[in-house]
Amino acid sequence: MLLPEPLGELPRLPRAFCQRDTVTVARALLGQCLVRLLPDGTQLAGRIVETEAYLGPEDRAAHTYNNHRSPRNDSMWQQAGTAYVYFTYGMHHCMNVVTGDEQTPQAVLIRALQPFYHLEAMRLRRQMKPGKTIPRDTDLCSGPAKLCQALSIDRDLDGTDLITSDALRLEQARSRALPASRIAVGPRIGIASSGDWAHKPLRFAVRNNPHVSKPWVFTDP
DNA sequence: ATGACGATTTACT
DNA sequence: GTAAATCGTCATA
Repeated sequence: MLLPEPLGELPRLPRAFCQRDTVTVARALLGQCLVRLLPDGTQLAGRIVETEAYLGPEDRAAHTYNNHRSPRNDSMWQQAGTAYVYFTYGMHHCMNVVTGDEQTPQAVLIRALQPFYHLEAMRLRRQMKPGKTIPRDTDLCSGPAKLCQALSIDRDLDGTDLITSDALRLEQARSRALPASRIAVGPRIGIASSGDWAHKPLRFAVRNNPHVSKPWVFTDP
């Protein structure tokens, strides 16, 4: 079960956790905690319930396809455990965990969280446009840009070391790793123009979790 | 200098 | 389901 974790008592994830191959990390991140410490001392946290693997130069859907490197995605070449935060569609931020060996630009996109700490603080940040409808709990962090808005994650945090920093960090869930039978697998979202890579089973989520970003398309029966 | 394009979200028909 | 919002980034000139 995905029970809320008490805040401030969890150990950090070790760097070796992120140094494994990207698909392994994408699966293992399910259930782990993402914690954000704001400059004013506010803490926000959620458990990761949905991820996608982006496999670097070979992966047509990845920002690092064909070794494309630019100021925007340079943090993808940092050591495993670094945050890659990018800006897109003129208004949204999305966050990744850099994985694998240094010099291999691969990462895991965090697509959804089950928020468990300071829901109301998150709701405020998700509601800033006047007249906007109040998000339900399951809409607070149910998408890669939604969770960044809820946790105030933007380009300033690009390149943050998620293993050692306080502002944005990964903490280890108390519960044991999810068995494969509890992980749903499917094709990635929003990359329809990426040829064969659009169909590969590189999206992972906690099975039946209501905080997931979009209805599930199973590759597993 | 200019133009096309998003690893999305939201509101509306 | 479809469409608008909205602008940093990058390729081309």
